[in-house]
Amino acid sequence: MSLATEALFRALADPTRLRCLLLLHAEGELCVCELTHALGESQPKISRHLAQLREAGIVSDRRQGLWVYYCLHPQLPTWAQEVLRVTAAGVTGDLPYAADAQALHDMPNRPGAVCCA
Amino acid sequence: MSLATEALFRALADPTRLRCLLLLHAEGELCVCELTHALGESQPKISRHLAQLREAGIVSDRRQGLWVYYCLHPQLPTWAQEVLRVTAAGVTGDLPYAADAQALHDMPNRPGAVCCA
DNA sequence: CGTGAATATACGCCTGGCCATATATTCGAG
DNA sequence: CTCGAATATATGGCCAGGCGTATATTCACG
Repeated sequence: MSLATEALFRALADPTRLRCLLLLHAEGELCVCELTHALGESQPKISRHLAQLREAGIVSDRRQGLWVYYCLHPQLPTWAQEVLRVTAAGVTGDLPYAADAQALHDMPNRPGAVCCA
Repeated sequence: MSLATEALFRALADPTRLRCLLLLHAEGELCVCELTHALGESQPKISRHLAQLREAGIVSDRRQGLWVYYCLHPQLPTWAQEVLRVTAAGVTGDLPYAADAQALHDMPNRPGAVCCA
């Protein structure tokens, strides 16, 4: 994976994408409906941002029946993983990070996510 | 320093600002003309981006005679410093990071930068 | 003061990127 | 084959933000 430095930061610059990535970093693998519910955003919005992340090589997707599961790209460069780790550890109150995770876990009828293959 | 997570990444999303920050991270303190020369960009362009970084609380400036020196803000949160450190260590070839540093050191008549007070 | 060097700001233009809405695709169930 | 659920894409509008150029500010020096 080469992943341009600038490309990662452009991806992280949008709050919706950043929240998705932090959730994926913490949870491993999530499908679109879970992310939609956790962030409380519209489905097309989430889908569009996930497509951007996919095209940038930051996440990878896996279709399973009706659901599409996303996870951080397995070959994501170490430095990029480090950026996410450090960010997750240091988020201030400006991002609803904790609330997103809470909403995710409170979601009824979650499709059974396992782990990113 | 509170520095919103999103604000930092928006700052890093522009290549000019990212290059400035990486140079400041490596060199400690630099004046506008040094950055202008190192990046090979126009003076107003550098100045405008530095102003944004200053307003975001990411860098701080110090006037000394005719020159204005910039450095990473002394109270920059730890996690933000970590992001810069990790990034500097992991830059791929897409950013002229090494070339910028080279151009800086090759610059004639550099004002004597010391260290960020 | 007046002049020139270093830096900052103002202005107008224009592209990129975000959004909401609507529509297309894909797939399992029956 | 049809239908509905989950997801993806297309379209058009809109605004943030980047750029170059021109101009303003600030300061050392004589």
